[in-house]
Amino acid sequence: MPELPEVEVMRRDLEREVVGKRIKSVDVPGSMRAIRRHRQRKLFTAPLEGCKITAVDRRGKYLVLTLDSGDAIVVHLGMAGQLRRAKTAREKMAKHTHVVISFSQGGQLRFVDPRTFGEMFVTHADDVDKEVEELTHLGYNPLETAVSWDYFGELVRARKAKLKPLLMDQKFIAGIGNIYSDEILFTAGLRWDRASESLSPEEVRRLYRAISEVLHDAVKYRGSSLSDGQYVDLFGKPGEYQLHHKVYAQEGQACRRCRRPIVKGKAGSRSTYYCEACQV
DNA sequence: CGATCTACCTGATGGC
DNA sequence: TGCCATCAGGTAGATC
Repeated sequence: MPELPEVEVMRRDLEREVVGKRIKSVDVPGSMRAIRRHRQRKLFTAPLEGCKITAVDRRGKYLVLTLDSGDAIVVHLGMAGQLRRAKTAREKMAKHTHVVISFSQGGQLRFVDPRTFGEMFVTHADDVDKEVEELTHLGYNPLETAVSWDYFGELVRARKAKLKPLLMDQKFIAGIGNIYSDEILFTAGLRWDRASESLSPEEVRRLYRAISEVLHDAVKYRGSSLSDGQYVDLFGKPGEYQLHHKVYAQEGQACRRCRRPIVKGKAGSRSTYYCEACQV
C-alpha cells in the first residue's frame, strides 16, 4: 500500500495530530509480531509511556516519531499497515489492531495491519540514522532537490540496472514502490526494462523531472487508494491520486498520449503497467 | 557480483 | 455455496 506519497501524507497528518501529545499508555493486544524486534512487550511499551512526541519525520517509507526522552518510535507500514486516530478509547477496535497508543490529552493512535508485514520499534533517536540498518542504507530523498540532475545522471548510469528495479531500490532512491515506478516511467517516456547506462542526457533529464513531478502530484492528491480501499489517511479518508494514474492498474485503457491500450506485464514478480508505443 | 526466487501474512476475487 | 488458485502498496534472505 504505502509508498513515499502515502507515508508523507501520513507524516503531515501525524505532525498536526500527535506532536505535543503525551503518551499515557501503550497496549499491544494479541501477538507481538508488529513489535517483533523487541523480545518482550515491556521493552517496547515502557520507553514510550510518559513521553511527549516532539517531531514526526520520514525516511523513505519509514516514519520516525521523536520523543522528548531521547528515544524515537520507528514505523514501517509494510503492504497493508495503517495508522489511525481514534477520538476516544470507546471507538470500535478494527480487526488486526496490533498497537494502541493512548494519550494523556485523550484519544489514541492505532496501528492496524492485516498482513503483518509492517512493524514498529523503539530506539535511541540519535541511533535512527546510524544504527538502524534499513535506514542507514537509504538513498536520497526525492522530495528534496539535494541531488542535481547531472549528478543524478551519473548515479543512474553508474548503476547498470533496469530502470524499474533501480527506481524501486531503496538504497538508490528512498520511497518509490510498484505504483509510482510505473507512473514515473510513463511520465518520462521510458520502458521499465531500459538499461540505466543506456540513457541519453535528455532521457536522464526526463526521468529526473518525472520522479519529482509524479511524487509531488501524488502528495498533493493525498496518495493512491486502490480498489481494495486499504490505504486511508490518519483520519480514515482515502487519497485521490488513483484518479490520476496514467498506467498503474489501467490495463486495456487508452494511453493518454497515443490512445493505444495500456498493457500489463511482469517485472520480476511484480505487475508492471506501461504503454508499448510511448515508452522506449 | 547481480538477478531471481521465496518467505512472511490476511483478504479479496474469480473460475469451476 | 464452497473450494482452490491467484493476486495485492514491501523487504530480507537464500539461491543460483
